[in-house]
Amino acid sequence: MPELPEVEVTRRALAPVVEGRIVSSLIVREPRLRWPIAPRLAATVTGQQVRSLGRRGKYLLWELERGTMVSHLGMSGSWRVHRQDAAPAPGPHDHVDVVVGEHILRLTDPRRFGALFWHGAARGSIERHPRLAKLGIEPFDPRFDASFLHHALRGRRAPIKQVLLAGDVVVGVGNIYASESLFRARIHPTTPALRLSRLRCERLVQAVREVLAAAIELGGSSLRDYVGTDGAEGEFIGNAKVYGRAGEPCVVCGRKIKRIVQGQRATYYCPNCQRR
DNA sequence: AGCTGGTCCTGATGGC
DNA sequence: TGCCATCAGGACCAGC
Repeated sequence: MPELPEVEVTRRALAPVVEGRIVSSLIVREPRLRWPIAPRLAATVTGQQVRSLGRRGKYLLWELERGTMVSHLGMSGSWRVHRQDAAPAPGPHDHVDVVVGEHILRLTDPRRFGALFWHGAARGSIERHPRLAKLGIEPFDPRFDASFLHHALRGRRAPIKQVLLAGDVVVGVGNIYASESLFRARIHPTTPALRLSRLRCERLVQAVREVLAAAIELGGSSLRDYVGTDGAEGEFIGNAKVYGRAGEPCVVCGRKIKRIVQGQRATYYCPNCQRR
């Protein structure tokens, strides 16, 4: 599920529920996520006020008084909101509850690739945390432009699709949106990254921004029962131009969309519209 | 059985 | 040659 748009949709939904409220408790039912949840996390965050809810790449940043609680949704995670007096019994994949104000925020993650950890303010900016330190630029940062991208791709011989996915150049572009962005930019996914001209970098920058922005507007991709009972289901997948459409006609030229595998992940593209 | 939205780690590769 | 960034592959899980 979660690429940048899904995390941003989550952030926007959770922010009004948690900002300014006190964490009254944190209940861990299953600490074995990607990394074990530290036993003392609950004691650390309990009693602290949530100053704001931020995002860096696909990481959700819970800015508390004495540091940052960081959550990541991995491949299959989601946060759901329940009123404290109306929360259903937790299911087998409901690993964590954060009780904040009148609500319970419940982290559900069947595949357990998600994460939840603490970064104390005394250790400096969250940006310097090892898990976040090597992240690329935010796609909506005005400094992300053709020159930046062209420069960043120097020395990268890997296919552009895989460089986008790696997240050390620009963050937030996961498997679905990498295919969609390259289609919009009319760039073939196997093109060695360093071979992209400045003009094509310009197109790619714009395409990444447009695709991510559209996905955020549509509530992300296939996020059923996403945030609380009134949470919207994502609509983006129905708007995908190439992702999951192998064999179907290209919406631009009518040629059949192709599916290939790059780094064990599926890539979709139009062999006519997208050139190396 | 084989596919699925992410990321980290290891060991190999190859340019300077 | 040696260093070091980059790259490829496997690993982690459960559900459809």
